[in-house]
Amino acid sequence: MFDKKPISIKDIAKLSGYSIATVSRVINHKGQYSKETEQKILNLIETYGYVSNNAAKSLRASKSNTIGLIIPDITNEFYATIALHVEHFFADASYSVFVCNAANDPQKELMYFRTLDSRLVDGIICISGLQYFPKNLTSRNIPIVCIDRYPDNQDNIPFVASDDMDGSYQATEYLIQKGCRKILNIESYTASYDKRLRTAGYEKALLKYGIPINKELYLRVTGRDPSHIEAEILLAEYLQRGSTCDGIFASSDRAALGSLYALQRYNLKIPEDVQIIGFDNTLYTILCSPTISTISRNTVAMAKKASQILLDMICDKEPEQRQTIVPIDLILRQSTH
Amino acid sequence: MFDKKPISIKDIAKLSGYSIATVSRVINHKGQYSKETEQKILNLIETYGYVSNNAAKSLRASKSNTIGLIIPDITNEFYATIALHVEHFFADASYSVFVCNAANDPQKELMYFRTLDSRLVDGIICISGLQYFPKNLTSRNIPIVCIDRYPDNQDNIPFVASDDMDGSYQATEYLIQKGCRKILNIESYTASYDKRLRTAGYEKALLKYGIPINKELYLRVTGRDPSHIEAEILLAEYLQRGSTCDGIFASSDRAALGSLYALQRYNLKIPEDVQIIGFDNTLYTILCSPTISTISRNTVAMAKKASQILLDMICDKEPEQRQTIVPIDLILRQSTH
DNA sequence: ATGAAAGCGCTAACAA
DNA sequence: TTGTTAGCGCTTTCAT
Repeated sequence: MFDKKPISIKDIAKLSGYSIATVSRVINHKGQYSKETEQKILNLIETYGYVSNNAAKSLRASKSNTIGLIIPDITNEFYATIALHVEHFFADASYSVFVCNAANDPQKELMYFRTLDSRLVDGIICISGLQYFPKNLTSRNIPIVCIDRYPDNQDNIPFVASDDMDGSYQATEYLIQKGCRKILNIESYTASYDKRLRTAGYEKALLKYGIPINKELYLRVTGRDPSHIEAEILLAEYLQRGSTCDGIFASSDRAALGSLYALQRYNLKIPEDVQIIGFDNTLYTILCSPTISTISRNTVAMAKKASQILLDMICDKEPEQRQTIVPIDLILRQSTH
Repeated sequence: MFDKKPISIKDIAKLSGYSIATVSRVINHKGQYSKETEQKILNLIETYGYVSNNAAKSLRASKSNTIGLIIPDITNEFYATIALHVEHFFADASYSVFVCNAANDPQKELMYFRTLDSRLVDGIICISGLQYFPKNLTSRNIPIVCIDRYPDNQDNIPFVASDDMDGSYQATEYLIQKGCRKILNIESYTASYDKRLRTAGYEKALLKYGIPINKELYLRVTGRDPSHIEAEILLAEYLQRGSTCDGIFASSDRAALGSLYALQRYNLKIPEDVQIIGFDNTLYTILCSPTISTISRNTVAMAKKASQILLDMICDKEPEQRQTIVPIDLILRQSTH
């Protein structure tokens, strides 16, 4: 039913009366043929709807014009945005992208590396959940670029990340400048990855402005429940026991959102009583009311940069730098002055 | 730098002393060899990290074990969920998936069909933005399955969709049963696709319960602005001129969210004064406060069903049915009684 | 139980 | 300007 065999270069050659080689030249714009020949062949290609067979091409060239993208979860807005822009970038360069959802499962991720390897991908971009990259991750020496996370046992794989430390620093500094002195730090310690740098930036800002670090202001979201729920509960408990604050830095937008609800429950005005800044610039910071100030990680820039580095490596250009830290942006909305 | 040539079946043959044919048999578990031979060869494969070359395999078999997925926008939660489950399904069946973002651009989408064609994909799943499929969409007769949208000039391509008509019917019926008599219908008429069925279900429910259809209760979101903003403005204007309502059916969650904000601005209590039901069961219906009742389209079921149909077609089994309508679920949350 | 060889569609080196 | 041919890695048919 579906076995209509596609027309091949040989067929076009036969139909045109020219040889396979000439047809190939025309297809690939290699010159060495007359205008007339070109026209004839192109017409045939058009009318018969000839499409070249990439498997044969790949086999011949040992190059598939294909790359692999390994991400933890495509339904997460951050990763989806990465995927979108990696795909766009490579589509423009005539590459197709295999998208692989590792689902935070190291076994699955290793399996995907093998699959991509056997599919002769020319390169791999990964947001890896692997703590270590095994010695023979791929049988060929496939170029790899890491985004956001980095295995402990590698130091020559290019790495692109956002400046999270600076992000949390800027967020905290902004709160201080707007008068906050008792700033909650809502940390995210999810199973897959911790965000130590974000707490570090928070502390750096306090230090800079001479505000003592107070461990009672640290609330920790563990990832056991959806983080907006956990954050809401944690903050509600905090407020319940009579503790106060005038600013909140949350290292995820969902935690920021949860704290917003807790504040509203206790009739605290935002930003009059408490100002909030989140992290990631996800959709819900603009969908809620009031809208939430946040740190944008410049996902697009990260995706493009990683793609460019990978493409350079594929073309055998040494990447300029091993580490690329993409600057962040502080996005001001209604939850801050 | 990256040109380490991978070890081939020929190398394994040479190393083992056996012929290429025997090695191939072992690799593919075809039998016809002794336990001893098998062990020797498997050991070599293990130690040298041999991975088979899929381009050669594809060329030989005229089959790539690859499928293409064409979607409008991977950052949209609905499409991302489809992508996730299509990918999972096919990974289990040893297929890899090319994900293509058509970005609601018909030209781009056509280009992707060509690309997938030349990559010898064994099948394509698409949420197409094309009004018509051109005659020679693919040069081979590649199996195609459509999800959610369907071209006007086709009737033999299997199609999987959710029962949107029933969804809006159930939503409206529920509101009526909970006492609503003046139910707003917030329609979505975005550029890419209209949602006529959703209005049809709304009207069907009114009819069933003998409530006259009142065109003044129709608010139309055009897609010019983000739909939650547009909905908020539309409803605010509506309330401003003194009009009232006791229920809202919005054919998108974002529109539901926008109307929620408008109601809150006018100090209307939800669900006491006005009840709301949205459509799509997106993340923000549980992130907002109060949480919003909505229609779940069973995205996972749609993705799996479409994948199964495609796999059947690839394996030359006729799909049982041309049209699959996946039932929806009414999800009750705080915005309704 | 094992091997030799053809051929999938394509490109490029060499020939004319 | 055009053609002939080898060979990319693999599976499979036909011998042995």
